[in-house]
Amino acid sequence: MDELSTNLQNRIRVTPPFDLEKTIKCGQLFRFLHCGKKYYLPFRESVIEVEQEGNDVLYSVHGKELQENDIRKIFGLNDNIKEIDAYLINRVSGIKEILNYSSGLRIMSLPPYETTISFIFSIQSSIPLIKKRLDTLARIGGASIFINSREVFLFPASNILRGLSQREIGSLRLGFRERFFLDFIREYEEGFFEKLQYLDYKAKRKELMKIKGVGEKVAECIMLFSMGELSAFPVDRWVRRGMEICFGVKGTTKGLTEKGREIFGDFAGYAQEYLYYYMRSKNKRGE
DNA sequence: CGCCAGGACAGCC
DNA sequence: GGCTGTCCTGGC
Repeated sequence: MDELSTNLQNRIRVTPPFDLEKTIKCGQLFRFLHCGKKYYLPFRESVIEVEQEGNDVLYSVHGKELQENDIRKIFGLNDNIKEIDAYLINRVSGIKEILNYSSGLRIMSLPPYETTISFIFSIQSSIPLIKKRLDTLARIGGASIFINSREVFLFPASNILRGLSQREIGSLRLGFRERFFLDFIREYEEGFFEKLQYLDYKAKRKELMKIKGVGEKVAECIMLFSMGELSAFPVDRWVRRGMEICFGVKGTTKGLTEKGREIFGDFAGYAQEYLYYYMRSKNKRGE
């Protein structure tokens, strides 16, 4: 995939800790290309080509222009991570090991419409399968950007999704998730999420859970990864296990979400991602 | 073949 | 409110 390479034009000096690879690969977004040190992220009407060099983020934007602050927002570079980590260490005993292990991970800020569909697709599914469904959808949608003769597909806008045929939707092989997807693209468009952004956590959560296929976990994911709610606390099987093993806390998904928010406070979302990354990495190493 | 993968939901108590 | 069975699909 070397033919994809271009020279990166822009540079952002980042306050450490920051780890681009952890940030991209920790399950917040699914559609990215990775070759060598570089990552290619479809983002709205652009493709961001990015790599990390020490404390610098190097990037170029293909397609629609993005400003430096857009890039900062997307990768969570505006978060005061030292303050967040200090807050968590000071508040929760026993989190330091987890935090050190996951250091550099940032919460991204992604488009909510796409994020909602991504996590509806994620229900009872492995990451490769989620990615495959989303890539198929992007290809069907058709909008793309060529980078050195390679075609990178953008995520389709709501008006495009509404025009899809039943045969095209069937090719996604969504199974029981198909009715959730059909309902969502029929009932919602991007503007819905703009109306939500000024609501508080509780009100946002309530509105999101009215979407069919959006339960406790998916609603928290949408708020955390695309609506700036750093106190959101998605509970999946990894976090469930982590809460029990590391903090001795058990309960239902709803109960664990509430407990996580109590224990970790304003930055429960960061604690959740640190714990998630920690648990998954330990599992991969066979511990 | 069986089992499960980064859940949601209805039906039941 | 909590608990249980069920849901498509792909991969091992």
